[in-house]
Amino acid sequence: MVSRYKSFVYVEDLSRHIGEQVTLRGWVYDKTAKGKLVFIKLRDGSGTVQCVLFKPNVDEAIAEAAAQLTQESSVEIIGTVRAEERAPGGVELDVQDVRIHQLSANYPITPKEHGVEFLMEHRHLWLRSTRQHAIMRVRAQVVKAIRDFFDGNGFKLQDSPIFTPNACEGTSTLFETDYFDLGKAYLTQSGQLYAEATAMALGRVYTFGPTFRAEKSKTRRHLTEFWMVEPEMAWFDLNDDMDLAEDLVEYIVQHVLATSQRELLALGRDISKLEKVRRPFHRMSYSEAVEWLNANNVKLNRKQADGTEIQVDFPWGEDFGAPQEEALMTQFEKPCIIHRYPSEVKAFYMKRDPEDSRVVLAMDMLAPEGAGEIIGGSQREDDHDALLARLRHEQLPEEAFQWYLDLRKFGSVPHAGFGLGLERTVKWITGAEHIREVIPFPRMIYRIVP
RNA sequence: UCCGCAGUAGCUCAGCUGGUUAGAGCAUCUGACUGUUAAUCAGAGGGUCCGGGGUUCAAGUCCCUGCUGCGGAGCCA
Repeated sequence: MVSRYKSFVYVEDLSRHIGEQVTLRGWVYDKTAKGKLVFIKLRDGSGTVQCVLFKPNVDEAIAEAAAQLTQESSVEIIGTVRAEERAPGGVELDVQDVRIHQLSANYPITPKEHGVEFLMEHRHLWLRSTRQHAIMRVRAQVVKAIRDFFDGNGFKLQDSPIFTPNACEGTSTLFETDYFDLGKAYLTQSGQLYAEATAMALGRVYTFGPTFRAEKSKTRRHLTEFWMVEPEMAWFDLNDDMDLAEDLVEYIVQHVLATSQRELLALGRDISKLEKVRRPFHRMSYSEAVEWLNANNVKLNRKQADGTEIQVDFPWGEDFGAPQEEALMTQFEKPCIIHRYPSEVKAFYMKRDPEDSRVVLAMDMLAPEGAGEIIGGSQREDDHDALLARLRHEQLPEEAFQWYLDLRKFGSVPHAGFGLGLERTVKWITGAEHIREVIPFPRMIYRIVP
């Protein structure tokens, strides 16, 4: 028996059905009546099409049903597909029948403007709006690009656990939960440590899933639950790592350009800016970046003991904040990788630069147009004793890291990897103002509903 | 956590130096119209002015306090 759904026709395929009678299933996005005409904008998840009903052409009962329709009522509309130059999608439907499935009453989100708080409280409905719909479709394409890129380049997907017994980078930012008789478990901040283990088994791996940070960050680039893809590669050094990061980001952007023109147009995105995202990207060392900041008079706000703020030259050794990153990126139209950060501001597992012991072989990729950091990565410390010394220096619980130290005892090799933040990447590509718009149900410091 | 801003109709907002019965647009409902795209035109209904306390002859408006939300910083992807 052939499943019923195989005969469904969707709005995005209508141009292949011109002249045919089809049944569309969807929701009323908007309705206007003008005399004997009723215009119904129907959305079905794949797109939106205007359905035109001319009252003298149908039975009175059908005209009445059409007149009854309200915003977001669910309905089946039967009609003939017609090419129509005036329509945004190039086609319209001449309505022959209207079958109401459910009439919706007082749908809260109107085509007019709304405030952020109101929209966030109705996030489950807001997702139906044109702009949110376009963003979610781009998000799906970004995920597909990531998977295609790695799957097509010899990587194996090896997902890491969500429950972990220890922190990856300090304990202040972990969500804690009870774990039976074993004490506390924590929601993972990163799958990286596990990816290092699977990379030693499979060579090139990537882990892709949600990660959690209990940071009380309240900005337009932070979520407490966000998705991260983390490749990890045996035998890669920092340069290999940076090359791979460039290849990935170029691939993602070019894939979205190839598949999502309609969505980018709906979002009002300046496509010419994305077209410039081609290898090679810019690269500079942390030290060069500090020199640039000071040469261009970008100061650092520093609080004094008495509480007042003064502006000082940017000191070598300090980590960059959003203002510094933004200033650095004003000179570039494509992403820039900053590498070799001071070891003090970076995580314990990063390998020291053999040529300069003050810095580690780390790299961050900053996206242009004020989008900020989308990638953080490094070559990992592969020497057992050096790693143990770093663990002790950071006062991390040695026992919890025994298995991780094992990786440096049994066939240790140079290896490297990075993490790409999915939401930050989608925010940059879509041009969304706030990260809460690029994940269906954002989890933020002051919001967990819906 | 710190700094700043806001809360008035279903939504977005206006409301002056405290002074009559708190306003507009949209949305909703009724009517007109064969091409609307945020339609237009005519009419109707719609209020715990965030909660609590205070000052005053009089508070949406001033003061104190609480709650909620927004923007930014730090930290980070």
